[in-house]
Amino acid sequence: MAVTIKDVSKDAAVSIKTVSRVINNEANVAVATKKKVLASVKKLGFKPNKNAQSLRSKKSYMLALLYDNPNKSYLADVQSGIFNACKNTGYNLVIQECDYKSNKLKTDIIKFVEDFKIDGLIVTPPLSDMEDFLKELEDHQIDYSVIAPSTMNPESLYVSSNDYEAAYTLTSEIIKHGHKDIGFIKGHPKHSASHLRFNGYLDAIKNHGIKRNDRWIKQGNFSFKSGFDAGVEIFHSEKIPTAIFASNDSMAAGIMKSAQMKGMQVPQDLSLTGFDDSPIAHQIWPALTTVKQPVEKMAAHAAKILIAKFDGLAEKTKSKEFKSDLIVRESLRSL
Amino acid sequence: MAVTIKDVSKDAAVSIKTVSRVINNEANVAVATKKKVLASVKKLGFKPNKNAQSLRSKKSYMLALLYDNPNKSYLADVQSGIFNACKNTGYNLVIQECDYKSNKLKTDIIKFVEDFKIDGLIVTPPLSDMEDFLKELEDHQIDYSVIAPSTMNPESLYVSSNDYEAAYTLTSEIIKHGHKDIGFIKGHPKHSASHLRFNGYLDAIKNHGIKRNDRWIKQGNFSFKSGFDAGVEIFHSEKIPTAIFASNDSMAAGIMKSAQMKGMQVPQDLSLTGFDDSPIAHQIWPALTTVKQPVEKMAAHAAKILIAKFDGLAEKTKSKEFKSDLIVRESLRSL
DNA sequence: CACCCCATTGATATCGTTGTCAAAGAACAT
DNA sequence: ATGTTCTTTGACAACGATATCAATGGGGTG
Repeated sequence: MAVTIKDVSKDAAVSIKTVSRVINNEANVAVATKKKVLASVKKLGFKPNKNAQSLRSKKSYMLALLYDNPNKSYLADVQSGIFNACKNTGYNLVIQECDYKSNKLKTDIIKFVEDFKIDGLIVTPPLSDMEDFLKELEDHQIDYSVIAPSTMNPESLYVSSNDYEAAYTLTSEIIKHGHKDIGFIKGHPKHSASHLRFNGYLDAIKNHGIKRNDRWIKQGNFSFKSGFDAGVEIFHSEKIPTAIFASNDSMAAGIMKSAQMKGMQVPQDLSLTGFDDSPIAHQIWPALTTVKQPVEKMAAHAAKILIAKFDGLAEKTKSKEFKSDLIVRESLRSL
Repeated sequence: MAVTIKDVSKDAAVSIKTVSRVINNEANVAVATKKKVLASVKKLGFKPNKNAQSLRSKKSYMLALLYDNPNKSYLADVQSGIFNACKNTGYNLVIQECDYKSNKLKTDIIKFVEDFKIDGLIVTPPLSDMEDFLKELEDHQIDYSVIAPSTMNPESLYVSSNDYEAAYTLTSEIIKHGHKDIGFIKGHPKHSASHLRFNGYLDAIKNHGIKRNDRWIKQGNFSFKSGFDAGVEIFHSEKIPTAIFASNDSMAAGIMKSAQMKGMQVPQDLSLTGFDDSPIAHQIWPALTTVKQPVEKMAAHAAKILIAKFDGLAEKTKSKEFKSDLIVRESLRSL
């Protein structure tokens, strides 16, 4: 039989309520009492029964990760980060796949949160880009923190990345390599990252005096196939860019395939860059020059600020922006 | 305020115990009563409070997925399968990353199960290949089901794949394409899948009268780099095989890179096959001929048989072997 | 008709915590 | 010395289910 709060109270010669106060870090417990109780807790190896706690306090100690993203490696990294942040906090994670297109999304999620008494949500793109969805959560007083490229609401809990800046930097890097004819494959239009990356690209070429050529700018959706199709289109035209910036690695791989099928060599005949540093980026040849976001750290932070809100912890755990790194590999060459 | 069992009992004009009987499908409830109660349950939208149930019944309604596998897409598929199986069963999943090399593994996991009162474990390779680990679980009366290539213990709950057969088939396919000089890259030695795939290969070439050439057989560990290194070694030798069977897709991609760096074209100069049909298999060019296991279905089944054991459900939900499919793509050509 | 048995049902205790509220005592002001 | 306030503590109810065990009543048997 497991040790209960009663055993501790007996051992420490105090009431169970006092033990409860100690383990919940409540105020107004004499230092000596607290010490005594903690000693007993340790001695007996007491662990509060989560179900009893939840039942009584109406808290579940459960966070839920909301996602609708086919990128498995992204999902795995996010999870991993959250798990690390939850470790030793008493919080646990459940994962909930969503369909951002569903018109039942809002009601489904609210039902989910209520049914499972989820304490808080961690919301990832593209759900984190849907303002009305977030609004709905707030209306229902559901706590959440978002992982998103941009910060729409500085009041809310968020972890953001610097997609615009990173795209600007990467584009500048391409230009530094002597390229002037630079194509761009846009990401999924529902992801704010897509627009930020595109804007970073646009501003970079503009500031370097390069004119935008819309025949080399194609709409993709982050999938391998959309990259492949975009590549086919571009390589079909008369004049071909010397470099292409794909908004993620999968699309870059797709373009690489379409280029190679046309008999072009990367990077000799075409320079290529991706974004995200997903596993494929270094598993194809030539390996992709790309941008790496600290996804795992970001996710961990998203969990931390949420937990901090619940437990009223450290003031310093605040929303924040993370910086991405440029990863230079073989797919970009100097002209 | 949420609907409780009390509300239902009032509405149906029965005792709470009777409601409890109905929602737990206990025997000895009159049909009319059952109907009445179910009507009230539906009408009020009653959902049993999991914490109360767990507290009283000492069950957590939690399964845990144990894994130690860097393959993110495998993990994602396994998870997805389990989630589907859990849907509407009242069970939930928590995920626990492990370190199969740790000597604290056993005690850590047992502590984890006891702390969180996990009802059952789903164990994936390579943990599912560690007999002493499984033995320990049994000694502690911890329920589990394993996802494993081979079945070591037909008594336990398991979901297996036909790795030997699939490797045999794939090798035969390579031979049918006219290849006689066929290299092989072994997988991680701690995974039983590695040995099964290797044996399938060995038996296939043997039965087709092909002699084993150990200079073309290299040890890998399922990583991209190990494939790359093996490729470098093989291509360094004087005589080069016309085809290489890599024990998974990542290693095949590594070999492809090493081949391309040597100026060889796949499949013109070298045929190549992988295993697993992970995303990379179709995102590189040429796309890999490989073997696809129904990972998601397997994982779902593993969860189902575990849940069936707890809830004493359908007799037909039994341990079983799943078949893999050969996926023919561009990386294998006829000589 | 008396008896027993078995299927069905309910009253109440219980799981292990936290919430409520009141009591006891210390500290301070008057 | 007395009243007031604040800190510290504990007794007991409550959360929402399941477990125990006894009560009820219909059906079969001798």
